Amino acid sequence: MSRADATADGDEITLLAETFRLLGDPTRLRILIACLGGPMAVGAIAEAVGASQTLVSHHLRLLRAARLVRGEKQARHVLYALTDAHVSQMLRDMIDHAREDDHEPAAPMPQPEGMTR
Amino acid sequence: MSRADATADGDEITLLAETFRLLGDPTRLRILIACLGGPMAVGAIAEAVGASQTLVSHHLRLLRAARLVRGEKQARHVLYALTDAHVSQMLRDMIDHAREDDHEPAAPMPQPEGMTR
DNA sequence: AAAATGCGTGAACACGTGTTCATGTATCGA
DNA sequence: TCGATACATGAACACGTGTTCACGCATTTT
Repeated sequence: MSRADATADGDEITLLAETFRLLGDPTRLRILIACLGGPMAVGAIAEAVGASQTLVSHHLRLLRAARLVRGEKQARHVLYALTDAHVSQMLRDMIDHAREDDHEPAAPMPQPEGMTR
Repeated sequence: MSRADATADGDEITLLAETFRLLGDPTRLRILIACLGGPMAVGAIAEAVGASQTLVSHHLRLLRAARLVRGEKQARHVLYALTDAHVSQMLRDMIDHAREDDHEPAAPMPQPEGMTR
């Protein structure tokens, strides 16, 4: 029925873009990648990504709102983890993708003309 | 050796974030999704996504620089298409992901306490 | 040649947004 | 109780960035 017809409507695109936008910040990306190793406390994340704890807290709020991470209070700490396997899976995929992309496919196609700028 | 250890270094993260950032703009996302159906001319894309041709051209330049799309000059038109199957595959995945995410998992886990804000 | 079409480029502006500073609120230890 | 730790929050600022406007360059058509 409504199977992926490749044409997402307005609301879907907005939602998608918002998710991508959050992933588009280096600090947030580092935070998420740090969480790939398992639940972490805010302070630990801050130290791991080399950012102030305040900053990490701010970003975590956004990531929480987008359901990319989930925080669980444990004793004095709040442990954050990726919401589901979907997120972590996609992160790993993109990391791999970026890595092979880094190998420069040896420009298999010389831009038409005057396109390379 | 350098197997995906989940911890991407600085440069990789910067590259990744940059890619995500480009995907994080609704207009660019629409452009890419429009290209999912096959190569399209700039004017056609502009009409499809409801944006000025100038704007689309600007975005296409960025998407080209990130190797997300590729332009091929054909007669008077320049046909743009997604660079490789990797990109299109990931786009489709994310669209699907966003769709099921939209179904609201019925809050399977009541936030610890005072986290929901 | 002249006009029209298709596309790219540069400058300029308005706005969003990432970051920091300062402060507030629980929770744990002495 | 007092202090310290761990985290969240609000205000304010600086900067990047998406968009538009105006223009330039090829190519095609008449």
